[in-house]
Amino acid sequence: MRYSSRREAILKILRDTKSHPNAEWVYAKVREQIPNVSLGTVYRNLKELSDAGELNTLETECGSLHFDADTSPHAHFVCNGCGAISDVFGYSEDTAALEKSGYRIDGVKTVIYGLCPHCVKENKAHTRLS
Amino acid sequence: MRYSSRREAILKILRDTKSHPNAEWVYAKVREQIPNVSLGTVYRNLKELSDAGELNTLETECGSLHFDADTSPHAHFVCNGCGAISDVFGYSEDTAALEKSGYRIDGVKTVIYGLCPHCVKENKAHTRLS
DNA sequence: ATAATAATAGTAATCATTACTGATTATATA
DNA sequence: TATATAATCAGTAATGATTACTATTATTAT
Repeated sequence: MRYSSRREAILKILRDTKSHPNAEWVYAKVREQIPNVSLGTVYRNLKELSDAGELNTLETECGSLHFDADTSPHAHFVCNGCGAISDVFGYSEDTAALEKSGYRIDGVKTVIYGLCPHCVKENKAHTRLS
Repeated sequence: MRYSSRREAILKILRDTKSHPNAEWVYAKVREQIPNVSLGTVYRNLKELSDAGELNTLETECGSLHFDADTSPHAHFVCNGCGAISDVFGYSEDTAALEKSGYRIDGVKTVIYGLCPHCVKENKAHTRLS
């Protein structure tokens, strides 16, 4: 992967925010610096950076994919009132601490990704299916 | 919400499977019983049943929304090899047990939904944002 | 039975995302 | 430093999942 001013700008924008934005938001931000950048370029680079492990993707009930440059293990809280997404470190399935801090919890969704025993045996590649 | 043969068929199909299917799969299944059912009807009823708490939705990296009639608290495992989605009960962020069972774990994503302290104070409704 | 209205089939529209294409740009090497 | 080559790009078209619309049909309270 060689240098690209667009990719560098996109990665910097994501490293400079904790708001877990989607592609459209990133696109608007990049356009402040590079007005003629195309939306497709933003999508392509977000995907490449995710594949390279520089970004994590965040699938929520909000319709669009969100991105996070903090790849350390942590969970996320999505506010159904204002839409904000925030980080949750520590044992995130224990929601008691959040509730004590004034949050109201409606539900927790955990998805684990990997290979099942059968596919491990067959030495299957980790192809991301659609 | 009044009786509807389509809604009943959809709910039964989802209660009879543990495969966590998406709308397209449910549509194919319903058509075996009700050949002229429309895809829009399937989508509408899946949403209504989810809103009513009869179904849980499952947002994965797979592109389409998946549905689960088991609304008891549990996590999900998505196999990147064969695409299968399976249930994980117990403390799901502890992946050691899964690895001992022959699974290979690539990552865990946890999303908590609710209201942030600010929106709790403002007594905001739990509007699902897009 | 009938009125009110929720639900439906069929289709069009929307939204997020991806694919394509000819031009541009980074970079290895002569 | 000029040049080759292949990655990247802007712009646009296409895709795929989902939702909206509308005239018709079906449920259910009275």
